[in-house]
Amino acid sequence: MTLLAERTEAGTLRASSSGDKVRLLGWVQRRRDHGGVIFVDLRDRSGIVQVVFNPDMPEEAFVRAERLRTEYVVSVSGSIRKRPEGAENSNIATGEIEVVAETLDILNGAKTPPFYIQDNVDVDESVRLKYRYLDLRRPEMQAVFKTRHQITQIMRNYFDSRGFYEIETPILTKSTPEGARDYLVPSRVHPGEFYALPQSPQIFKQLLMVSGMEKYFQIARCFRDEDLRADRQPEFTQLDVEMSFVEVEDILPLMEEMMARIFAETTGKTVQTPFPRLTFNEAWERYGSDKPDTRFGMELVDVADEVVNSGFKVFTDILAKGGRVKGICAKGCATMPRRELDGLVNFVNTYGAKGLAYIVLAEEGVKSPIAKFFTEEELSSLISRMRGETGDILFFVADKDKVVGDALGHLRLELAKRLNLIQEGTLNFLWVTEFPLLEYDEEEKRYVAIHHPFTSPMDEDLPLLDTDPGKARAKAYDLILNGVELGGGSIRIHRREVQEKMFTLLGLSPEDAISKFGFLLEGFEYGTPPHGGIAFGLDRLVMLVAGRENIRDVIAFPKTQSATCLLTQAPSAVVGKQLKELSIKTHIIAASK
RNA sequence: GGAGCUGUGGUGUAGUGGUUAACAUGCCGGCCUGUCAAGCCGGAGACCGCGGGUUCAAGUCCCGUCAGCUCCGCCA
Repeated sequence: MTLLAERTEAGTLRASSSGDKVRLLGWVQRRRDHGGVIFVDLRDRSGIVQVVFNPDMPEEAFVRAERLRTEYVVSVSGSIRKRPEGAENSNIATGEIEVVAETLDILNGAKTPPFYIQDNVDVDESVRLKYRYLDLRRPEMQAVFKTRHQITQIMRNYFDSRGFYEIETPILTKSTPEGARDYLVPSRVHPGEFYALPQSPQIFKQLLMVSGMEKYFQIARCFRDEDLRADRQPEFTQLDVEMSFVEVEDILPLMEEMMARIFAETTGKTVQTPFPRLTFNEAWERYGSDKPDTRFGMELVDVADEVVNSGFKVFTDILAKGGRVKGICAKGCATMPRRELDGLVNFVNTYGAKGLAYIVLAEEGVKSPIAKFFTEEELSSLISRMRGETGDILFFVADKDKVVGDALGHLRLELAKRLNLIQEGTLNFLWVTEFPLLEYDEEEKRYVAIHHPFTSPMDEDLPLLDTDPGKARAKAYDLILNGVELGGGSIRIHRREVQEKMFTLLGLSPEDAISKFGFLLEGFEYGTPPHGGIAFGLDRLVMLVAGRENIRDVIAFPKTQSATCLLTQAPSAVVGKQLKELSIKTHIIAASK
């Protein structure tokens, strides 16, 4: 029998198997040498068990046990026995028993690791990333990747049982305009030409609908060469789905059930379906966000009609110029120190707000730098509109619509964090629907697609494309969980004349459209079914299921914020021969100061 | 492209401009037969991220730079 064939997992051992002979394979978590008896905590993927080495065992094995050090890889045979009375350890699952060693083989030694292989390790993340293989040995990291595996398995089973095909699409593909910056791969065979890594399988999955695959999914790697954030990596994974002959009402329930299943089978939590829905417009007005966190209130309140006739010129001027004045009511914040208030002013500055007005409803009366601009009646009317009570602070931002929403939306989240308003464990799913189709880009002096250029307008808004394209809404939807955008999708355009109109609006001439998307447009002419789909950020989903705050924690070998890999030192220079084969000469243009 | 925070033995931290840079843990050696963060004794281990500057004197002050993190811009 092979070692592996006779092996028992350490973490599974219980008192019920006392007396059994076992073979353990794993790593030395810790050694406690009492001179006579030696205790070794042996760790494998399943957990930890205490192994006892006694001087009365064969001398050869005991001598080896004295040589053991942290992270040595060992094979131990022995028998399970209940621990002596009083020596049980309730902190570990196997704490009622121990394994009395009979033989010990050191399969491999190990250098002392730079940090403890245990949970909640207090070590700089860059050290963890450099020694990622050790970091991943830690039980909490093992648990994350078990969860990640379970989630993808559930997805595969779910779609398989509903008749979806899992189909792979190219990694080496064509650079297309619109969207994020592409990662490029030089072609050796075609000097001076480049492949692009896919930002998503978008075009291919639509072509698969033209191909008559009808139901497709893929757990697909995507690449975007943009700056990183705590929830953004340059390469990430999407659950990508596309279906033919669908409408919005086919897709959303399908995804709701999948989410419910994922949470039920991984965390045991029940997810209520169907999920609530908000239109984009409502989300923006009430939460200042297209991905509102609905786990707490503190909604934005439009106070334009309360202040429009006041003597406060800052507000009235902005309203006269077509801007907005909105506020939020922070419950119980009246005792917030002045310094913290000033900090919040700086906070909203980040989002373009030039100021943050506030009214403190203190026990001793209203305190506010702006109160003097309002009459007694105006002030009390404003306070009651905001549902302000003694002990609260009212915050106001006046600016362009975009700035007001951004600033107050983020302030709302920041205050919720500081005031601890979010109950742990809550799962608030939310669909945001009826996104605008287009957005006018001041810099490029043209419309750009909010979702992507293949998103279908809502039927009733089709005429708007000719009259007021910025007002047209799309058959697009995003799934939000606890204020995190998990994914989004749309029903696609499948009629050529609509697609052409869309390209025109995006400033693409018919010639441009053909040179950039010709293969797709041509494909669409051969009998394209109505189709639509959705894509989810798998990494973000795993983050939320596993309760992690950082996307790097759910990716086995992630990149740093500057898109490097501390483990492999990628990216790196290559030898001249490689460049020559690619017909590439590098010429580093110094960053301008 | 911009803003902020951090950088001191392997790891985590302390360190009014002034001796030999301190503590914990880990590591090495010794003692020790019921520990589980074992214990006790001893030892090794740092040119304070890097480069300038100010000063009689810099881990400490100034400038620059690099790295990590968080955020803005960016991310259909």
